[in-house]
Amino acid sequence: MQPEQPSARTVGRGAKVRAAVHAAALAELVDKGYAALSVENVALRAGVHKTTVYRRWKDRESLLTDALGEHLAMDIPVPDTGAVETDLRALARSIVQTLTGPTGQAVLAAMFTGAAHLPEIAEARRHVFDDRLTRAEPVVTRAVRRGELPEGTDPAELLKTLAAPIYLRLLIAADPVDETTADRAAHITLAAARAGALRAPAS
Amino acid sequence: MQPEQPSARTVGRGAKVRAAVHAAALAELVDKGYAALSVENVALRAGVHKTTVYRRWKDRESLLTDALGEHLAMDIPVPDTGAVETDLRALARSIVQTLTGPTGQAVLAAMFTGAAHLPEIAEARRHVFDDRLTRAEPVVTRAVRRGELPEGTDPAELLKTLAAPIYLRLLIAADPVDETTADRAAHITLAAARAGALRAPAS
DNA sequence: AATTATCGCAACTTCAAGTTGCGATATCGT
DNA sequence: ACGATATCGCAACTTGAAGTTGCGATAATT
Repeated sequence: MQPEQPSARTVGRGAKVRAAVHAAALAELVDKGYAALSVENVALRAGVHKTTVYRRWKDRESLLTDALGEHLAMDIPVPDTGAVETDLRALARSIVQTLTGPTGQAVLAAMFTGAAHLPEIAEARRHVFDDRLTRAEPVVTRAVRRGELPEGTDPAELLKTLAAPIYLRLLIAADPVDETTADRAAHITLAAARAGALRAPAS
Repeated sequence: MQPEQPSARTVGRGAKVRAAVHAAALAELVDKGYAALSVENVALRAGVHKTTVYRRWKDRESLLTDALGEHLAMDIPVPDTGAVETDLRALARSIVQTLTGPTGQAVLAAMFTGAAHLPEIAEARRHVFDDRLTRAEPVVTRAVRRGELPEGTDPAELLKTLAAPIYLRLLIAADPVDETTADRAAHITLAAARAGALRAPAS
């Protein structure tokens, strides 16, 4: 009985359970959706008992936000190939990659199957989107500096134009989304930008 | 010629109740979302008792699909002003109008807060989208015929490019959406189309 | 191998979802 | 206007999933 034991003996198997439940929660989210997401099913899929989940997380909301938070840190590399065309293509392709990957699927499911009503999720959506936008802006400003795009081209506007068709196909049109989609988006965006249609939105 | 009496005499007050419940269901859907949509709350909002709703609809799913089906017949007028520019602007504006109006809000909420897992809803989404697309195609083909757009411009591709930024702002970026958004979308689409970036998608 | 935190299990509680029988009421035909 | 009848309101009931608790079993650290 030492007055200061740094902590109890290190926990042990907790980490494995935590990871398994996280994975199960995201998986359930993807194929059942938020509305039909029950703690019991998550536990079942994780090969864990219901009570274990309830002891570790207050409810399904905190479980979900926790699980998503762990995976929302997906960094997107900002390309710098020296030419807008290849930069935009790379950017579009990496958007497609992340959105169609397992993590992206989970995130989309969370945001578009009801969890959007949780303030944490709604805020996270805007934050992640804005963050990527601002981090990708150098691609545009560099292109303008190189003279490849007209002066005054608005980075945010351009990047939204690039991302929009991908999201549309994924969420609404239910079209297949692959590299071709990405390349077409890049091509369209580039054409619009060169024509000066993506200059600052002011009036 | 009625071989058999269609039914007992015409129902009576059923119609009013039906309409009230439909409206209440859509309203609840918009501010609570699908996940939190309970039959009891809908009944309460409709000024009707729970049992009345249950007697008329099997469960909340059939109630929702029924309510939405009634309002999904919103026809969009296809403009024909004689010039692509004004046509596209009108089209984009009417998309914004319908999506930001009360019915559009309900439809979006249904499709993006969990009801998407109901096969009827998912199919309806694709169907409605495709239907509008095909009905708006003449706008593009006429423009090509007039020589305003390059030969081989793909109508579907162009219209998706037009709609995409509006949906993106509405669903993901959470930006304000108004006529300005519509006009910018039309402008961008036109620029891309004139540059030949929207020709047939074949490789 | 001993210790201790965590997990599995089953029984329990709680609460919303959905059901039923009956009396009240509004609509339609005459 | 008045009676016939289908629908609605109401309250009590049934059902089932969500979440809880105590105890024995298990796995990891020293």
